[in-house]
Amino acid sequence: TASRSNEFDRNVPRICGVCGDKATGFHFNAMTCEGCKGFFRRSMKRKAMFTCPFNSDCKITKDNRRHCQACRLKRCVDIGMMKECDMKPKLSEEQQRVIDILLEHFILGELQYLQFKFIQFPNDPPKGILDFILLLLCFCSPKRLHLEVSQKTLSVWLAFGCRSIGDPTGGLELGLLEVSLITVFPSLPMFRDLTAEDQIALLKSSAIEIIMLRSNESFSLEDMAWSCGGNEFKYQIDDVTQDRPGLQDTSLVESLQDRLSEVLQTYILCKHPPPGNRLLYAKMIQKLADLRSLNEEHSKQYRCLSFKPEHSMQLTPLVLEVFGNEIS
Amino acid sequence: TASRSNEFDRNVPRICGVCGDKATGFHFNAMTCEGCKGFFRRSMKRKAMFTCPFNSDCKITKDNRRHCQACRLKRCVDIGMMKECDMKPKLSEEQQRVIDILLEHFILGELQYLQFKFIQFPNDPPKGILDFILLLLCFCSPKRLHLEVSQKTLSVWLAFGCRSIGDPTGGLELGLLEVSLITVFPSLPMFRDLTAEDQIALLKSSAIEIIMLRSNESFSLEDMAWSCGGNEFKYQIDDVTQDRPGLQDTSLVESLQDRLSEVLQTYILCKHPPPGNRLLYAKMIQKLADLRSLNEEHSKQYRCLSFKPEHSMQLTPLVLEVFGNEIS
DNA sequence: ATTAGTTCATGGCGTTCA
DNA sequence: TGAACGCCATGAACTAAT
Ligand SMILES: [Zn+2]
Ligand SMILES: [Zn+2]
Ligand SMILES: [Zn+2]
Ligand SMILES: [Zn+2]
Repeated sequence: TASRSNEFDRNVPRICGVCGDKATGFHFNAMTCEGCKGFFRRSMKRKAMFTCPFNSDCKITKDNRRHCQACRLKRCVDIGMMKECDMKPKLSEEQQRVIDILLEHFILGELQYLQFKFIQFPNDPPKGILDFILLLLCFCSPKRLHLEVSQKTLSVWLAFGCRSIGDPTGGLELGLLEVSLITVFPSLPMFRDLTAEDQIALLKSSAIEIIMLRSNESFSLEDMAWSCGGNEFKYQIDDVTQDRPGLQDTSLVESLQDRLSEVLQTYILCKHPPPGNRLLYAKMIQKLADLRSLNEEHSKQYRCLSFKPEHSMQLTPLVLEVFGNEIS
Repeated sequence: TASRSNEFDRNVPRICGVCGDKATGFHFNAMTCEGCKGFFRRSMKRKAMFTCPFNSDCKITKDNRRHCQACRLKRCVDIGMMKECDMKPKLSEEQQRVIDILLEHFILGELQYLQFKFIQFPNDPPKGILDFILLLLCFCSPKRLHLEVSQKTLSVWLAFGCRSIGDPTGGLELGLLEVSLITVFPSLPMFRDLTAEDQIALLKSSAIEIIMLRSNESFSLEDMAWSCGGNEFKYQIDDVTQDRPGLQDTSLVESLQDRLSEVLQTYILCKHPPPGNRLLYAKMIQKLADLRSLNEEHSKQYRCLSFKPEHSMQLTPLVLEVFGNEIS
């Protein structure tokens, strides 16, 4: 298929990164020749410590590579050769079970409404699985995080988010979204550890985040704008961290989030070739934080809207249900 | 499903036929381990010629397989490993359609009465398909072939064949057989190319061969005798080749037989692992020839019977219809 | 699901050189 | 002569094609 993993990284010419000799492929994470491959393997095996007989700055070539082991090994390490590093990540039994369940939901099309549309992660094998795990992380945070996010980005997102809430079509889709949520979430093993009350509290207080994600459907990262354009709103960022309303066992929810985080992390390590897989996780967490700070803003924005009768009338039952506490 | 193809052959234990290590499946036509698979592939790719450092009779095991490449490769060839030999046979579109139609009839049970019972071909995946294609070949020959067949075999077959014709129970089954014939044959694409007259002529002149096949139902090849025992008849073999009565477009029937022959040949190559698949076809053709020479003898035999009133009374309508020309 | 082909860590062994 | 070197066979674990 087209999605050769890590195409870019692996298309380097077949020249040894250490000595310039003809390389025979990737060895210990770098394109090297047979000689440097064997040299690195033996050096690692016997934990060799070499000393340069010159100035520790020898330029290693095919012809002189045997003359200075110290600089040759240094060069090996410099170009990223490593033995048993990042150690064959493997999903634990529970983690694999979570992934399996997600894949099942994915095949059944039940994640269709639970995906980020404006965040495109590269190399996400079954399209949308990573997105959904991130969404899960989003849901499973007992606290609302805060991180810097540009005024402009924030305001544009909010503008579109509000528009979407009042939109009858958007309202219809929320129904399907809710069904998906209620189908998928309780099927996850770690979710069952929560009390029924906390499960509901999480679902209720998270729905607003999904609404926001959905509202970003046609968002274009390039120009930081939506295709439908939009009147912009301005909002202040406040950095108050606030517990989710109604949540009782906060620490349990926290451990739940940890476990999901580990699933995501390990899944990325398993399915996405290094380097850049660690970076991918960091990027995703960054997005998550952005979204969360957005969450608070959105609540405020909504509260404003609810004061105006002509807007309230357009709200769907789900929106009213989710925002019931805040509206009253 | 239950009908695992090639059940017999493929149910061999998952032990490498070369070295005895755990096998991972069929590789290059033999059950082998990953090691022997790779070894064979590499040896073929570079057309390697090895020399045994011992006596060319090393017993290859999981532990010593690396020590003698010559004997390891010899063992590979001995158990039937081969690369690119007989070149990925593939059924043509029409051929595949014929097979599909046959399988359909097979599933509907319509081939039940159109199978050889006394010829057991090994590794016939959906039991009886090969038999039936052979039967088709038998039908589609415009000429009667002749080949040596042992006097004893011939006489025993004939003896039972005659007994069956006079048997009322046999008569009942002939009715079903006829129905099957009329159902299955016209469904084959190449059969439709014939004129209606020739189709009927073929069916009529071939029914006698089916009767003979059916008459051999309980024949045992081992002791060349039928389980019900029997009085033996003696007949001369004459080597006259004779056109089928009433047939007009002989060359078209011939080409039809050719196409069926190709279906059978290709099907065997596709579904039966070498070695022995080429042999299998030859064996089947041999059987076909035997049966055909038998056909003539049977006609004579029948003519004899028809002269005796006490036998004629037991004949079924189908038999009378088929033999109408010969009786009158 | 099966299997042919690919990749690369591993280890054996002949060669090199101090 | 023995440690290091580097070529090469090997086979486990992939990917891809069917
Ligand atoms: Zn090199
Ligand atoms: Zn140096
Ligand atoms: Zn083996
Ligand atoms: Zn040997």
